[in-house]
This record gives sequence, C-alpha cells and structure tokens, in this order.
Amino acid sequence: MAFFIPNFRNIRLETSIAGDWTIQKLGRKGRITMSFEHLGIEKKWQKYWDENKTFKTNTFSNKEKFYVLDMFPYPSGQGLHVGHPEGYTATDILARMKRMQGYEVMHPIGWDAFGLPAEQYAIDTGNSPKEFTEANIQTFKRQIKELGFSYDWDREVNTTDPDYYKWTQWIFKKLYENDLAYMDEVAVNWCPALGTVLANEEVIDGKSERGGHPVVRKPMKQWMLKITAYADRLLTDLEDLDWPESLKEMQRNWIGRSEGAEVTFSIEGHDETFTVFTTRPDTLFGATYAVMAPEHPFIKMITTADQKEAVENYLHEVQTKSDLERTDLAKDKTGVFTGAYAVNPVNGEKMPIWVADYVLMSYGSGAIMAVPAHDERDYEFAKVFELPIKEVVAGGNIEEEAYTGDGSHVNSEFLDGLGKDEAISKMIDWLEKNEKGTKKITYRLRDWLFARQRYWGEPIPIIHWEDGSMTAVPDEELPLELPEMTEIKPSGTGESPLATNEEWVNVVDPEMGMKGRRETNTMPQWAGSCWYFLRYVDPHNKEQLADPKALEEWLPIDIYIGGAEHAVLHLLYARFWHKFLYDIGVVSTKEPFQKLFNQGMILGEGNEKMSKSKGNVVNPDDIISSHGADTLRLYEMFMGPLDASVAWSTNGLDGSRRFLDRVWRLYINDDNSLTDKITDEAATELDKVYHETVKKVTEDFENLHFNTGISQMMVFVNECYKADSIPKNYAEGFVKLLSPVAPHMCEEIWQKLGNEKSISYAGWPAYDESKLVEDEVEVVLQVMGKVRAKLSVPVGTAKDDLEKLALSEDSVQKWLEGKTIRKVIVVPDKLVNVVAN
RNA sequence: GCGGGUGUGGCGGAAUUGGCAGACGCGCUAGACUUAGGAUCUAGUGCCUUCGGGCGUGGGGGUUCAAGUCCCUCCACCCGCACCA
Repeated sequence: MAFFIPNFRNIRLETSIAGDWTIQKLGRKGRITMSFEHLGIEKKWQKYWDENKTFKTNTFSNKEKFYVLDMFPYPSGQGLHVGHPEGYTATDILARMKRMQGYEVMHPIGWDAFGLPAEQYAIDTGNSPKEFTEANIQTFKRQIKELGFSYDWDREVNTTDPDYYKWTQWIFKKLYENDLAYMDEVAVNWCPALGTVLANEEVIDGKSERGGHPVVRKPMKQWMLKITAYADRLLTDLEDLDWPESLKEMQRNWIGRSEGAEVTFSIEGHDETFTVFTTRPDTLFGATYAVMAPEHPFIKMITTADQKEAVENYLHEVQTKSDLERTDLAKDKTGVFTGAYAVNPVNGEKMPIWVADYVLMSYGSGAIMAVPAHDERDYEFAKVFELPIKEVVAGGNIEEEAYTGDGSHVNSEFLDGLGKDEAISKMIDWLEKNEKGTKKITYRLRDWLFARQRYWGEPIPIIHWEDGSMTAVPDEELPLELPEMTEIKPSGTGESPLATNEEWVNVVDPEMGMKGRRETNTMPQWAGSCWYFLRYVDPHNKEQLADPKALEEWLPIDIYIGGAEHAVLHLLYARFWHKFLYDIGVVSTKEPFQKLFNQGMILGEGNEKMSKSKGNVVNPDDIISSHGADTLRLYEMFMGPLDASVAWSTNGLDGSRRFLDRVWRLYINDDNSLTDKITDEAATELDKVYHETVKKVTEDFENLHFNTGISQMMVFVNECYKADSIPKNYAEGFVKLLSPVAPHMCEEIWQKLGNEKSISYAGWPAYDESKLVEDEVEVVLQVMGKVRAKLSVPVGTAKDDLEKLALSEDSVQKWLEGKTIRKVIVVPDKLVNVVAN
C-alpha cells in the first residue's frame, strides 16, 4: 500500500489495510500507532451500548440512587465545541464509577431547544425553526454518542416537544393561580432590529447580546413572575448547599438583601408624603436634603414654578442617556433642586428636595434621605452643590471625607452617645412609636420579566377576553401548541409573530360566545430549563409532570456540573420554581441541586478564549477521528483541575494518547493476543502501588480530582512496565479503574481478558489498607531544618531509638562538629531535626 | 470602588493535620534500536556553583526546631457586581 499518510510513523500500519483506509479517508494528521485502533473499537462499543441499552436506568430499583446531571445544552448550529466534553466527561466518569460501585445511576441528557438563534435563522432564511432545531439536535446527539457518554437515551427530553412544554405551561398556570404571575406595565429593553423585548441580562453595553443591535427603553405590558416573594428563602436556603462559595456569594449579591428602615417624610405645602429606605436610620439627624430619582412620580407635582425649567431640562437630559451612560458616566454627580422642601420627621428641619440620577427608581422607593457626613455618594453630591454637611457620628473627619464607620452619636438628641447598632434600633423604635417609619428589609432582586415577543417559545396559556378579563387555558386543552407558521416575522408592533396568525390568536368562548384573544407573548428560554431535571425522572408520564414517588426516589440531584455562566440566572430561576413546586406539593425537597460544581473553560492554545474570529476553535469531531474519544476524554480530565481554565495543547493531547497506547501494549500484543506479562501468579512487587492506586483513584474521582487520579494511574502503569509480571486480578482491577475515563478501550481490553459481560457493571475494585503500609520507612534527618541525610528504619521505631540512630549517623555528625545540641525534634516515621549552634 | 479567587520549573500542574517542594504529563538533552522517526526503549532535566555547598513556591516582614501551607503588608492577574441608599 503506498498512500501518503501525513505523520505516518509505524511501518506495521501498512499491513493493516482496513486501518489504512480509515485513516486515509479521514485524512487526519494524527499520530496513530497500530496497537490501538480507536476508530473501530469506539464504533464497536458505542453500537454495543446502544443495542443493549446498557445505561438504562431502573426508576424503582432497590439499589441506592445517584443522580448525576449535566447542564441542559442548547443545540446550536455550530455543534459541540471542546468545552462541552469537559463537564460531560466529568459527570460521565462519576456515573460510570457509581454504576460499578452498585448504585442505580440517573444520567440523562436532553435539549433546551427554544431560543432566539433558531428564530433569527428562520427569519433570515424563511425556513422552519422546528426543522432547523431538529437538525441541530441530531448533530449534537451524534457528537455526544461519539464521545461515549453513558446516557440513558430513553429519557431524552426536548423543551420544544408539546408533551414536554405541556408541563411548562402547567407550571405557569399554577404560578398564575397562586398570584405569582401577573401583568405589569414596565419599561423594557425594546430592540427594534430584533423586533423584540430583551431581558436586562441580554443587553450588554446598551446593545443586544445577540446581534449587537441598539436597544431603547419602551413601556409595555408584560408578564412578570414574583420571584421577590421567594427572595428570603432563596437566600437563607443557600446555606445548606454544597456549592462553590464564590457562586453562593454571587447569588447573595444578586438577591442583595439589606436591612434598614422606611422613613416617611412630609412635603412642605403638600398633603402627600414620600418614603425613603435607609440602612442607617441612626443618621436621620444628619439628613440635610432629600433626593428623588428622575422617574419619581412626585417630581412634576412638587417642582416650584421658578425651578420648573431647570428640572425639565435635567429630566430630558437624563432620559436621553442610556442606563449604561447613567451608571458609567456617574463619576460626576449631577442633579437639580426642585424648589420643594421635605420635613425631617425627627427634628422638623427643612430639607431641600433635589432630583438626581444617582438615585435609582428601581431600588427601594426611588427616593433617599441624604446624609452627606456619613455616606460617600451623598458627600460627593453635597460637595458639588454646596449643601450642608452635618456630623452625627463621631470618629471621622468630615472636612475630608464621609465617615461611614461606627462611632458615638453626636448632635442627635436621644441618640447621643450611643454606638451604631444601638442607635439604629432606638431610632426604629422611635419611628414606629411616632408612626414616622418602620423597620424594613429591601432586596435588590427584582421580579422576573417572563415574556418574550417571539414565536419560538412556549405559548403562555392565557386568553384575554373582550370584556377585559383574562383566564387561563383549561388543563384539558394543554398543551397549547405553537402553531406551524410559514412566515415568521416580527409583527412590528412589538407583539410576537403569533399576533399575525388570526386563526390561532382569536378564540370564542363556546358557552358564552364571548370573543377573546390569546396571549401572543411566549415564555423566555429559561422556562424549560427550570424543571427539566424533574422530567428526566419520569419522562413519558401523560398524567402529571412526574410521578411524585419517582421524584422522591431521585431528588435532590447528587451532583450538577456545568459552566459558571449560569451562576446566577438559571440557578436562581430553577431554585425559585423548585421551591414553588415544593410549596404546592409536587416535589419533596426544598432545593433541587444539593451539590454543584463549575467546570473551567478550555482556552485556545494562545491562552485566549476560543472563538471563530480568532480561528483557534478545536472541533471535537477532528480529535475523535485523529486521536479517539477516549484520548479526548482522558486529556480533558488530565489537563488540570476541573474548575481551572486551561489552554488547549496539541502536545498534551498526544501525551494522553501515548498513555493509552502504553496501557494497550501492556495487555495486548500486535497480533491481538494477550501479552504473557499478565499471569495468574500472585506476585507481590506491585501490591503496594496497586492498592495505593485503587485508593487514590477512588477518592480522587469522588472528589472530582480527575487530574491527580489519572496521574496515579500513570504511576501504576510505569511500575507495571518495570515489573516482570502483572497478576491478572491487578490487571483487571486497573482496567476497571481506567474504564470510566476511557470506556471504549477498556471494554475492549476487558473482553480480551476473557470477560463476556460489559465492564460497565463490573464491581469497582476495593483496596486493602494493610497493603499500603510497608515494614520499612524512610526518615529524613535534618540539622537546623536542612535535610542532611536519610535513613531507612522499621515502621514504628521509638522516638528515643530514632534520635540515637540519627545522632550516630556520620553525615549528621559532620554537621554537628563544634556545635552544641540544643534540642532534637523527632516525628516518628517522618523525620528527626537536630537543633544545634 | 466593593465582593470573591489565583500567583509554585521552559509549560500544564502535584504536595494529608505546618514535616524531603516540583508527583504525573508536556517540552528539552544524551544514548539505544533503526533505511528513516514527530514511533519505541534507557538515562537526565528547578536555578546558581569554586562541586564543599548555596538559593529557591509573586515582593517584603513575622511566628516556628521546621512555612508553598499560619499571621501582617505590598504587588500582579482573573471572575462577578458596579451610585442598591
């Protein structure tokens, strides 16, 4: 055979025609040795697992349950990138190990398939988003299967399947019935180019996240979910979760609980009062002015005639600024006096009311009492506009800067002399007694805007009647299916394309004959991903979302692995829905994800994020054909700790392949027979390293320390090469340990070792603690903390004996010449340190 | 600015309770086998060195018989939030 095969480097390849052709046809520039022919082996076992449904989960078995979950993938048109297999391999290793340890493992996958890209594609090309999505799913599915993940494919779910979104709609109805879904007129991010409203998180730097189109503010009637009703529980229940601390902190900040007081101020010459929220009610005597947000409804009413022009100019100026500009350019404080005065409830002093955009309408009540002496923002503002600064807490220098620390109160009548905490509670008592205010907890978290003006999403099951009332679609009419539409274009009015589908949108009540119109908004993409992990447990249930008995068996999820990009939104929304479902008795746990882990990112070779524009994207398909899925899995786990972001390295990938080749050659000869190194003898030279390896790999995998577990397996293989023979039970034990990482190759070796059944349910190896200790141990001899000699002694040598042995050692004596021994520290089985001078 | 995190060879990274820094892999050097090698095998590989040894975990200081690990301080980088009253 005379092909030119790039990087061809094993003469024996030429004799294997089948191998040549595969490699030749794929044209990969991989480094293939004939010893381990991955293409054939991987296909063979993927077919075997599929045909035998090897990884089918028995919902109600007697085994202990283990639920391993991957984050719900969005099947994009680009297919898988090398970042996907990192998290998926980690969960797959756990799933495979747990199965071998005798657990009943739930390890499912599915598709979060609604979303803007499919709709954009449909608009751009006139094709159906459904077909496009279906094709993308097929690509993802093929790629995932080629990586050898042990999913139970009978549990595959798809958010765009009416049998699935029937229950998404059902949950929405329940939220609606429990007053947690409501309609409100809110200023939303209207993107004219996309013809849709975007959530805050979809707007980046004033442009749409997808497409980078400009975004403007526009008031619109929207569906909202009252997540704020759960703010406190979402916060406190974080405590018991085994999640990364940084992530919990992000959620805490997002929820942003702050404790303080609401204080009511009257306005001079008006009957109306306004309230402010403050975390420092103790500084009320130091409040010298008040500020309202530009959107505050009272501004028009209270502005005096001579300030009218100035205020209107200011409001206009602010309106034309985007949110970004308002916050970003906020280095310099701006604002205008309204001409009106508030009355400080505690001392009756007049406080000018200003308008300024450093106060946000969306937080608290949209108005503040300004205490410039003890708040940095107020201080800065007061300096700019020369407003009075009155010290009420001693300890700082208010000539220089605001003092926000603790201290003794001054100029504060009944608070004088008190510290911060005492003063706060005393002031709250006073406010409550005099009906001027009350204790109050405020959250930064806002209600969830739960509507998108799009076609490709779950229809919201609500009908608006001509009499102005609205009702939910009856349960027996669910799912309310998304109608097939030949043309999907934004209506242009801000409504979704569904508004143009007369047949679908118009309804008549069969009994009363009243006319109505269906809700044309659809749900945001987050909806389907809020509960998918529940459906996996009972995916074909026609009567309910899932059998409560099955949910009880499997929840909470034992381990959930995915990227940190979902740290806040997805995880908070899913927790919210889960708590709601708990309240209405659907699920029996308060939290869905007991343990969560964020995998790091895989960067391009230049240590930059992989992106098409940089041309540094690595395609898993290429690696699977050149090096094999097992190599890719092994490499991604060996690169570094799972949570680190590490750059891709082709050399490192080659190294992983080399290790698998070394393992293969340890067991299998070129003629495919077993090597004669594997014997039935009970050799002892590998005892210690074998048992160490079993122990370390088991513990490391359990703790997601795959890189160190793999390195221990490399140590074992190196020792095996040095040994004369390998006892068969060690040889088998090692293949089992490696099988979660490199399942195809290990199945093949397992079979060649004479086993008929799949390795997937072979018992996980156990280790013998007694084999880990040796009779002799090396003790380090130090003089003044520096290692000068080493000594081999029997384990458990007494302290005194060890000290004598150490001091009689020549190499130690040499360092003690002319010195007096002050102290000898002996740590048995570890070291002796002689202190001398 | 605030909150969280990370700094260890040429590179990715290992190091129980403070107890031999650099496991394992990559890369590199030399050798062996070879028509050939980006295969395989063997040996070596933190830095400096007058070959005695000295110095080394971002910088400086401290605690200790002993510090990558504990404390103080400074610096750099990454992530999140960004006027949240």
